[in-house]
Amino acid sequence: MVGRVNDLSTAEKRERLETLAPEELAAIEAEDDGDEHDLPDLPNVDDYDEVRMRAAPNPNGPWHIGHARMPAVIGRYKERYDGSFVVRFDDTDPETKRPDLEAYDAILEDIDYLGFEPDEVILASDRLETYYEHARDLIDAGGAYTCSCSGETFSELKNDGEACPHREKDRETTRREFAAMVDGEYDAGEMVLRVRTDIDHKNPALRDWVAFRMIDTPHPREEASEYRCWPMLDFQSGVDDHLTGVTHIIRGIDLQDSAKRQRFVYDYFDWTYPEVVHWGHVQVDAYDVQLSTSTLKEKIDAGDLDGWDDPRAPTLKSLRRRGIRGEAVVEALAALGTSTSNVDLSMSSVYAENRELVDDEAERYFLVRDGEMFPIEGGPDAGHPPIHPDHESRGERTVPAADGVVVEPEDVPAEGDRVWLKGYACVRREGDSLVATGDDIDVVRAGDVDVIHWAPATDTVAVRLRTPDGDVSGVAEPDFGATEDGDVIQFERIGFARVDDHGDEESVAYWSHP
RNA sequence: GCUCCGUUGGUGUAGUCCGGCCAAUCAUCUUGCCCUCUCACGGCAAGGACCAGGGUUCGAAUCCCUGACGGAGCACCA
Repeated sequence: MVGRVNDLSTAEKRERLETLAPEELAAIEAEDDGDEHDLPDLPNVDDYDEVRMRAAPNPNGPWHIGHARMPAVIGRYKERYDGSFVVRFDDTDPETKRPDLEAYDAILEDIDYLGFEPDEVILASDRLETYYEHARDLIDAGGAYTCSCSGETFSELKNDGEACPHREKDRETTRREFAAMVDGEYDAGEMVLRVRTDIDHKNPALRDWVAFRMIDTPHPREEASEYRCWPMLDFQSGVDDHLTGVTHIIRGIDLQDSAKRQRFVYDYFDWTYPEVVHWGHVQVDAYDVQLSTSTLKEKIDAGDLDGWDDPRAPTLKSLRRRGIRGEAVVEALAALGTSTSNVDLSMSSVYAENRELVDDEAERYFLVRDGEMFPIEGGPDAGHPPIHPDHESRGERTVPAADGVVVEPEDVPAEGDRVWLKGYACVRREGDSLVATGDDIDVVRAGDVDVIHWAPATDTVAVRLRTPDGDVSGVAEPDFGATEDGDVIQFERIGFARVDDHGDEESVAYWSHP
């Protein structure tokens, strides 16, 4: 009895259980849902009416896998706490981190692919007036001063814990000079607005940091192209977090000092700083290409990659085209947790998650790479392997064999050896032919004969399988031609793949994973 | 140089706050077996870790100290 139950597929077991004991099923599934104990609880959740988080991407290109960590994690927390999150594009550097106008939508698409919908989307470059207002308030509160020191000069003073002469100028002068900054009356480098923190704070990183600077290069967004006085991340982000009601900030360890810097501003305004979680950097194995948007952009421009969705690229667009569901990416990334140490994401865990999602649906087909042709002697005209081994009801395929077959070089039997052509019959190698032996399937069960996949010698579908390691050519059985673009299927003994396009010359499929 | 932070099997993670139930969890991974007309799915089993050394304690992965290793910041980048 137990053996019979074990023979059933998961889906079948579920169906049986549904008829036998619906309550039990509900209990089991509820348990499954509650099984997502990957992420630690957010701190002090009870202190807030609603948990509100934000993703603050710099729109400089489509996302790589590592970028997905933020939406994956805050999306999960949103679900857990019935909270919300805002996507805020921190596009306040028109020059060195110049925004890519196409990246805004590309990033929102990537978030959609992952299965999350932001509750709000805002652009920092729309909010300059807001930042200016707060800067003026900060000046009035004595919390900022304009400074015309060169970066080097100030740095030296700062490292010695010494104030620069501008620190003690009166507020009226600062007000006037800041107004001139906003009006664009200075060139880049001539004047900045500094936050007055603690000039001999033991951590040099926190001493009187820059809040606004002049940038001559116009912002690529037309709406923001007239501004020359731009806030630095720590000021802009700090003000926005408060104004948008963010209760929990999650960010990288590279911004460990940000909270400490921003607290000075918060103190001037008498605001309460949100909860902060810092996490380490993510690396992804299995890719030769570096995980960096700028590196990817260079590779694409140089023609080393076909585009952002090249299967060799570690981007979300690539994974998507390969038929990997956003949900699988989210699962794998959420499982990394939020520790402050750097972590490695292994693609095998993404693959494992995805396999679980697609295996039950994926139809099976044969693809033969670098096939060697053999005439068949004495067998039936066609083989009929099932469309899915766990679901007989889905029917079977028809793979013609009358005109001969092709098999992969590694599978070619030695002279006199037998091999079982899956869904067809047992054959023996006799010279350049494969001769049907009439053996029963028992020879396979006994372990005497290997089962291999195969394709007809004629009337096949030419396939280019695109993989992270490059393209592979082969021929697929005729029924493969009837699949739809976008279907995720399994090439038996090769791996899962997403049907990309059935062209006139050849069909293109993207390899997903084993 | 100054200032922060971290270190549990190949990978990730639980446990560390409030020492004993931890000869350390779960997943992935690898290997073997079973199932199977796929090297998929499923089942079973095995493998593999508390950075090091001191200290406190009846008892330490958990507390303290020292060291090693790793990471981050000290930008008119984000």
